[in-house]
Amino acid sequence: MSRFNALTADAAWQKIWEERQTFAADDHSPKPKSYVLEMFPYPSGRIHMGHVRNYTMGDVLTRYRRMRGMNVLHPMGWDAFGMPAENAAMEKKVHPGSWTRENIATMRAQLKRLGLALDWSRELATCEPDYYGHEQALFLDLFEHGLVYRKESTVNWDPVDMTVLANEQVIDGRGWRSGALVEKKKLNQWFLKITDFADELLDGLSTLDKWPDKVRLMQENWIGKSEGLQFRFKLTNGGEVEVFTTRPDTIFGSSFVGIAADHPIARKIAETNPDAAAFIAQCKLGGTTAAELETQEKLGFDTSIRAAHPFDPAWELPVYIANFVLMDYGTGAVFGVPAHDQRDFEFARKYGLPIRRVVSDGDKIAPEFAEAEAYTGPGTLVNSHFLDGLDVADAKREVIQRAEAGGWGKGTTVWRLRDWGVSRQRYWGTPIPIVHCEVCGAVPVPKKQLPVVLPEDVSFDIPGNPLDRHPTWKHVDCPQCGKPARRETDTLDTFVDSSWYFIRFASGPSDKPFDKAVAEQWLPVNQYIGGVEHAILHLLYARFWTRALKRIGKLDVAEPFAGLFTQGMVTHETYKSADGRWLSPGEIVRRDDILVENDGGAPVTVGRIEKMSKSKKNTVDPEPIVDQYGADAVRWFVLSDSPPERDLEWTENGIEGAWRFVQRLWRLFDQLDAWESEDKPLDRLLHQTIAGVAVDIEGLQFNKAVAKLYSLVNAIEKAKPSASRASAIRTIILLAAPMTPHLAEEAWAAMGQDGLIADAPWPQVDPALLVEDEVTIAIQVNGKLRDTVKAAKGAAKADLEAMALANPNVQRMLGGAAPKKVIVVPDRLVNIVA
RNA sequence: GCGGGCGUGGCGGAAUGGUAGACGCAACGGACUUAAAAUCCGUAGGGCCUUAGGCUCGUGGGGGUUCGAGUCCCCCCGCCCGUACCA
Repeated sequence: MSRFNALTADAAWQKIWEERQTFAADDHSPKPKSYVLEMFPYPSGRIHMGHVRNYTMGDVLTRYRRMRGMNVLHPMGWDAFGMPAENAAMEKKVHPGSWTRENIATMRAQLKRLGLALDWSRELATCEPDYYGHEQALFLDLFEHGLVYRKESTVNWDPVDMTVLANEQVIDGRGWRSGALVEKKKLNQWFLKITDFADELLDGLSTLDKWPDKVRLMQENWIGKSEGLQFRFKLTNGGEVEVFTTRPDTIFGSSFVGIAADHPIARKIAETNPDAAAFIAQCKLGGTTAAELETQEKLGFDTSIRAAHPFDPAWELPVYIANFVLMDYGTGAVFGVPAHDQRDFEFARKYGLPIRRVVSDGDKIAPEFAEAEAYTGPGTLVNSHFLDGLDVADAKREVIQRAEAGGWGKGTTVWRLRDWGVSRQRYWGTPIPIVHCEVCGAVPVPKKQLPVVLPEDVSFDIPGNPLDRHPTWKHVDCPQCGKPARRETDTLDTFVDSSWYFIRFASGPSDKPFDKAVAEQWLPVNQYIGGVEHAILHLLYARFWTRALKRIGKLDVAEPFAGLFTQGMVTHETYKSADGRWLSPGEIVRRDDILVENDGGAPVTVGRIEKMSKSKKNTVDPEPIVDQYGADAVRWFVLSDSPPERDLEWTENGIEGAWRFVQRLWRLFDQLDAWESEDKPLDRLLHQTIAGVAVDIEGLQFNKAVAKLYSLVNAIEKAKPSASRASAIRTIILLAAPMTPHLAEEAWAAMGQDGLIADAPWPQVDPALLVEDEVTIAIQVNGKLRDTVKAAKGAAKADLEAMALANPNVQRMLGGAAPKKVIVVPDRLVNIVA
């Protein structure tokens, strides 16, 4: 009995694929094209199991589509800019560039050992000038078309390290290195006008029928279109404050006006009022994340200014500076209706403001309930003068109409979506190609001078942006007037890099970002695969960037990703020592059925199954696993054990089972004897499997395809020798080829077939063999199964009913009584209602 | 806080509103072997009834719709993802 030797087979076939350029995509092929893409990796150091899972899924689809006669583009590259490289520079005294490039070399070699059907000729890394230089050109295109602007915005500021912190670097309100309390600070930064596209980004979602509903819903909520009323309150200090509300119907329930801490009115007051200034200073403490802002205690400061109610000028509302009002949404000011908004409710409770109910839904809400929390549901207006008796929708219309007639407000649409701030005060990113001149202002770097290359001679011994303190790099002459000027030292958000890499894969000329016609023939990406954590930001930014290019005439593609699949994480058990240290799987051993440390034998506690992470030490490095079991077993395992959209738990047993299956599959080829007899049930199962596996792969339901292949192998092993059996063995290798490509090539060659199995066509299905002639009918009484019987497929309802009524179990349950009702579902079941 | 998702045997999971637990892992019994590994055959959701077989409970919890609910609706619990400077 022969054994499949993965170690030699993997290397041999990988070499042949590479030499023959088997997976190079052809820009000029007449075949139908397909673009399969997995989210490109950040080169963090080594490949992890999440990568293996992600790239194996795309690989199976790629190989399957090639077998279906398609010209498939399946490229790979590196999302190579970002913070970890700078952290490594600080900790290990290495240059971010050399750290990143070494990681890429390591990870490229690791990926190649998985036998992925990738077109490596299109490989790119975003940290190289031949990528980011073109990105700078595209940025300038957007700049010329008015889609880039500069404005103040808030960042996390570490007052000790004197540096900007990413949200991730703020731990419990403190800087991760200095431990200092983080403050909010305003900086002038570059923004892209994504809000100009809010409407089309929202409408476009309805065209994405091959995206998961959950992602479309998340994006819809993120864009957050809402209709409402924008209007002005007259203030007792002679000024005005403009507010926006989505609930103008509740205007008679308002009991205060809230303004953001950085609202101009608040700043003005702070100039003369030290208490107000102190309150605003207090609001500045803490980070900038929505989660932090919205969970903090609701605080307000009574400015002693009063606002006149628009429908009753004698009715005055206190104006508070409130820490839960956001300057970025609407107008930075709101009117508070405690009875019908939970945040306003809590605020009113705290500051003793009236809670006036103006929407009633009859008697459904008990009075004490209404006291406990805000009511946000539908209902009829009460306590609201001319609005009384109207429903919420009509009341909204009525108030907007009166506001517009009175000239003090108008109906508006506002979006939750904010413009995209792309400035980062960091070194390891794409330099923003702008020069600041005292005379000319912000001047774009002429395209002829691109790329603006990052200087190599930088130091990371102190926090902050090395570009900003570089002795020469930032000093340039103004491209417009020639006078000494200052280069922009901010770099671009790395999400910009990942917003167009899929275009560069499709077409990557050296003299421009892409060739329009070539890129358009590949795009959109037919199947995009990646983690659900990118459901909003990356996918929305890439959609925006693509639409922006379309608007300025660079690329005639509306949506970058026609199909999207979001995969789950790879998890593993966690282990802790008796004294509470995390232990890696390699540090423990099973002894007498309990887990102990292999160094010393101290007992180990098994913790929860969690996402593989360095901090919990529950990672498994794929490379030694590939060494031990071969690429095909690893591929088979990551495909087999869980539905791809759910989390996959890595287990030692699982990979061993996969390895055994690979060997089992291989052993089938020892039994390819020539026979002439026919085995109809096996023929049927084979063709059902061909059809079923195809459907499962197309739907990316790899675990189901795997189960079907197991069943077929089981049946082949049990079947007596026959021509059908030999044919099934020859065919199953084609079905398994996308998943276990090395074994498939080896078997293909051993069977004396010409060429590569990678180029072979998917087997044909005989439709006649898909139909069963006999079916099992479930016999139910009152919906409970009492028996099953065989019946001819397509049997008449009356016959099935008679058969069911004659069934002994049914007769017993009926006890001689006549059935009340009989439900017959042809070819499925008969349900007798007793 | 807000938005989205998930929850089925010991474990991973399968199931167009129609036979819950396919398939795999682990386990157990047996065969082969001097022995082990590998391989092969077989058993298996819980409880109950003496058996053939049957009854009953069972898809996070509670309610509902339906002849019939893992699947649809309402409420609740737990966990996960995102929350705009992690990628």
